[in-house]
Amino acid sequence: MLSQDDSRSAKPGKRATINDVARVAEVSKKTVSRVINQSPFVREDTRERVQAAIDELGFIPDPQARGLAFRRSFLVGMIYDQPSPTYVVNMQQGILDALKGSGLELVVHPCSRNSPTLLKDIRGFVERQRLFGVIMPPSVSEDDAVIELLRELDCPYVRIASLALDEPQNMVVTNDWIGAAEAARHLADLGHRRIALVRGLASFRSSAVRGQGFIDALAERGIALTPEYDLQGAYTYESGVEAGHALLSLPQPPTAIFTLNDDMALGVMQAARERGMELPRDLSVVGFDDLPMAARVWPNLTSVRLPIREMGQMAAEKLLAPMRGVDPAKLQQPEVRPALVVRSSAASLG
Amino acid sequence: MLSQDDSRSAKPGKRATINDVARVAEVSKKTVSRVINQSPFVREDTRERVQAAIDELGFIPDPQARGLAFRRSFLVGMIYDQPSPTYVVNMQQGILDALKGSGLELVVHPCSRNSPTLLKDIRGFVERQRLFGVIMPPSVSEDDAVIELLRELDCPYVRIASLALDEPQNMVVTNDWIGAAEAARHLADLGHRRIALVRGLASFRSSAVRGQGFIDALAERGIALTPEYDLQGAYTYESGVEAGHALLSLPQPPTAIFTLNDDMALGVMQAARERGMELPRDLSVVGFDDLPMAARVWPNLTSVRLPIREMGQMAAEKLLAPMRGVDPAKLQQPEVRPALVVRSSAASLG
DNA sequence: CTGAAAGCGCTTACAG
DNA sequence: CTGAAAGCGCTTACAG
Repeated sequence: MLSQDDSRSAKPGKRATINDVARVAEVSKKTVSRVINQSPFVREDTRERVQAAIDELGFIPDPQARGLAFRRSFLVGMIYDQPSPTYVVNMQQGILDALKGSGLELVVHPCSRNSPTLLKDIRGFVERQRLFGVIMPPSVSEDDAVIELLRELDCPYVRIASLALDEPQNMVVTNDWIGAAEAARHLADLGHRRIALVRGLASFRSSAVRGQGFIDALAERGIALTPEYDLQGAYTYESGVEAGHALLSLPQPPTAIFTLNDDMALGVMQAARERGMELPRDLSVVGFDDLPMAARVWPNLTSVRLPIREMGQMAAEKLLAPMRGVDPAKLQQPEVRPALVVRSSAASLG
Repeated sequence: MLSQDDSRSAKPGKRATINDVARVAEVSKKTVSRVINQSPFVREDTRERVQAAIDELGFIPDPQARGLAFRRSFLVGMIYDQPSPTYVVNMQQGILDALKGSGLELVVHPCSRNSPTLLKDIRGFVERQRLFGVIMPPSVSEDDAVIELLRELDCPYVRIASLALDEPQNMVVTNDWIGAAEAARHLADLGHRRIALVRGLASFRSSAVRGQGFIDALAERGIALTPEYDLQGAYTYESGVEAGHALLSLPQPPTAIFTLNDDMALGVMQAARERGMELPRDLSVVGFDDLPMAARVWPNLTSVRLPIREMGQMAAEKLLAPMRGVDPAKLQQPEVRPALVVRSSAASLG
């Protein structure tokens, strides 16, 4: 009988459980549970004894068992429809930075906003996994139906977007307009006056926000953006090529073009090349995103960088705040500051 | 008393459990469990009755409860040290393609092979989550210590690599040499004879495999790769710039350069530009990876494309095979066929 | 082919 | 501040 107990305390090859810890620390498993969950109702010396047992046994609470009892898993979902791999991977990295040491894991869930099963898919994902929370970058972060669903499912979420669409505890606001304004000032400072804008998809809020930041900053320098210099693109390379040709075939073509992402900037550069122009001599181009290729194309592309990784980290920290006993609305987080990365694709005028 | 039972059968707002299904189908929960797990030991009419109850109640088995009882979760881990975001995201997408409908989810776990805590981190991740399995692209897929650890932890895994490093059920082999050979033939067909090679990091098996495919195909055309045309790069843009300058300052510079990834190809193009060369007139360049930017730079980069998404899908299917009652070693899967995407960065000689 | 009992490793709700 | 009991929603091991 006794030998059976002894063998149980050894448990070769098997992970220690809360029962093992309780036995070694000579407390009930409930007390061990209190220590794990950082309950304040544990006497200091008891806590220390339990902690010592935890350390000795190398005990790690089983997230599945905890999740089952809590009726909530230790999984954070990232739901995204972002087409840019760089954006997605950097944001994943940032979320993982914040999750490190918390015991939470990141489950990825790409989606398509125009899929007829979008809501059904997300519901299945969130409900089945009883997610701890969800983080969404644009544009799915801007989808009212998705947000409504998450509220109905009682699933905590953080939205990343260029506008404050929600309460502070559910938002990371990216201030894209600051970056667009910097781009405008940069081009104006280089002496350009005939400056054009190529917008992204109108269904993305970032397109309006970035566009407005650009227009406002130009206006500060006394430059008005005329309608023929204000084109609608689609955030794709192809739409950049098209917009580039449209702008460069104008009777009075612009000397500089700002596109609301890098893919379109490269499209504009392609169009200029197809027309026999030399860059940046004949045309200055500035993009937005600072993709890795911005530093690799010729001429190197001047572009606005958003701190994507930090944005992911900030979002995850908002999600974790309640668990850490912090009010997420009062969480001190740095402002998201876009920055212009100046390279050689925009040059001074003549 | 009865009314209490009735209210239980309704359970407004709460998810149906296996008990609800058992009650409605008038069987034991064990029989429901057998149906969920596709046990053959269920009479056909019983199965149908249970299935009808499952459908009626919208019952979805709780993965956490199943995982706890199974001592294995329903999470697939992707462990990677791949620096290319496009590669990572495409592979994630492919894994998710295969996981769809299986009830498994994808948990991402970037790592660094030269981190001193690499093995500890992976052990913690796999052990704590009791992962269903793990998928690894290069170069972590080539790490013997990691594989040994996964075996010790009894965690199923699939390795993606350019060489058969493991048993077939644990491998997706990517045949990179085929793509490199195609690049060689393409350049030879364009009339080039002075053709140089810029390799990647020697610690990546792909570098040797791709290099050999290139050399062999050149040899078939009667072209020998001389040592001064065979340079070691590091898979980075900067190393491409450096190799480009080294090759182009040779007394007898090459007329074409094949680099073992796209980042280095763009580096070589940058070097050529810095030397005042015009592309592709003065130099042909071919890359490997077919990153999105390959189609966006000027001139558009000819590059070898690996079906990354399909590779991820194939890997996940190997992991799922046992669950589906298939022998993973005998799983019929298509060969991974790299393909050369011909654009305008490689042109015919003179 | 089917089921009653015990258990996976935790937490909640209730006592004290 | 601490604990014994019951339960989270499933499966295993054992019967029959």
